[in-house]
Amino acid sequence: MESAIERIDHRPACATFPAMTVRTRFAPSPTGFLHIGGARTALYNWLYARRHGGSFLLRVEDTDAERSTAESMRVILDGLRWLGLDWDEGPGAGGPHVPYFQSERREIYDRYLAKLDAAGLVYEDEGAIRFRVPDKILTVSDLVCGEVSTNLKEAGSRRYDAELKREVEANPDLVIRRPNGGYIFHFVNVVDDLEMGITHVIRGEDHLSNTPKHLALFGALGATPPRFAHIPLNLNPSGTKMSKRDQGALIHEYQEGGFLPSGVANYMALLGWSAKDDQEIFSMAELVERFDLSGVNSSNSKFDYGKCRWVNGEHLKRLAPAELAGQAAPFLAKAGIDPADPRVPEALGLARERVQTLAELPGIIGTIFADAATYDEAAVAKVKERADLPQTITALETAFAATDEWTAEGIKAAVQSAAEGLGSKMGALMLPCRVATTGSASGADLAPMLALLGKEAVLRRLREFVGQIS
RNA sequence: GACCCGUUCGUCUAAGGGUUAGGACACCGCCCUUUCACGGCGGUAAUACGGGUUCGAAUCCCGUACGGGUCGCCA
Repeated sequence: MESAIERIDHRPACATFPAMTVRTRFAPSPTGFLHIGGARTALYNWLYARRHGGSFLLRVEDTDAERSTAESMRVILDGLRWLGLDWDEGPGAGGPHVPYFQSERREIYDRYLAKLDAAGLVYEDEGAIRFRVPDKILTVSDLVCGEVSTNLKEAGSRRYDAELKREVEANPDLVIRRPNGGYIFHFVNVVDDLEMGITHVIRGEDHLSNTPKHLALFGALGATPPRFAHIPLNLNPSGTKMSKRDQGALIHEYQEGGFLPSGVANYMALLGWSAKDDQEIFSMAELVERFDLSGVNSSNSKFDYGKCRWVNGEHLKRLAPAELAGQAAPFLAKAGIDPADPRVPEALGLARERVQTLAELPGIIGTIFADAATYDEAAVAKVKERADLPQTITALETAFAATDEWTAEGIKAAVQSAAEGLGSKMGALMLPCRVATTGSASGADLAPMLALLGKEAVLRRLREFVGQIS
């Protein structure tokens, strides 16, 4: 029998490093919103750490004072918390490597720069500090992409000038500190990963080409670099980079749009990772259990909002009733429905199977809590085509008025008897009844809806409807 | 432009030399339902192209095309 262990793989199994405690990090730059790409990177890092019993840290890369804002920081942290991606070290959590804001870690960078200086590896250039890149081939052993080799001295000696549209001579040595003293991403990123003992750097594939620079810096500092895993990018449906404008690009919009954190995380996990079997719906706990870098594929994916909604709908169906009520409350309140109304639990039970987001819930059950029905023009026009509409409504009204047991069963029986009186079938009465009482041609199971609506309200609406059509 | 990475149904993906190339979303049809849905069943639909290697290639190699990324005193 073939054993998986015998397979040759450049991706090490976790058992290869029994003694190593995994430490991953998410290092956002607070210059905008929490983007789906960043959130997915955070998710993969979080899952990998949780899967392997390690630590997940949050480090804020705010070295660009011009662009970093407190508001952006708040939005990003809120987004991560909403998704349930808790961090063991970082803002609000503290940790052995405080501060976790790069803007507050100057002394540390100064110290590392001094090391490079002592080794003669940096020099000043018009006020900036440059790091001498080595003239040798550097090879990244990427956990997803395999081996990638580059010689920075060669590759960096030419630069593409976008305006001239051709290559020009360039200094291959990396600027690591600005003339104003501010440090540059590549340097602080490496220093902090080293200082904070990061073992696995999981990041977007857009950083693959930067990695040799980081390898050079780790080498110059005499350090062993972490393992790298570059994950494929998520593109928009047109196949280009996702922008804030694209539907589904910003995490806070999911929250506002009635998505569940677990649903969004599930869909993000699926874009670029597969459990290798047919399972597609995973709880957070299952993701932690199943996620691994070996299941990450290497090609970019296009974001499919429709499938994201479907995944969310599946999570909605699996929610316990009490939990659904809790999650739905803000969306009900926003639509003017009191979440504490005793009819809410049953109403949610009628609506839950037919929505994909919490935000769609009021649209299905709102009529139960409204003073009057809001009539949909197309629906009314559809039933008005029937010549016997007035008689039908009258028959329904009479049958309902005579019903003492105002339950779904009693209501069905009343419709049945009205149908018999008219010499037609119950099915033929359902649509007029639905439109007259709820205003819409579609919606949840009608009889239980009417039971919740109440006898008086139903009779009133039937009378109002007669006024509408005459 | 140079360098790097990639390419299986429209989309997300499975298949690690031998499968009628599997699943999911979307779409279409049928069934169920005296309403609306859910659900169930079925269907359309893919290995970018060209060369190798091999008895045999989606799978390994080379080339081409296409897509993405990088080439900042942004991260």
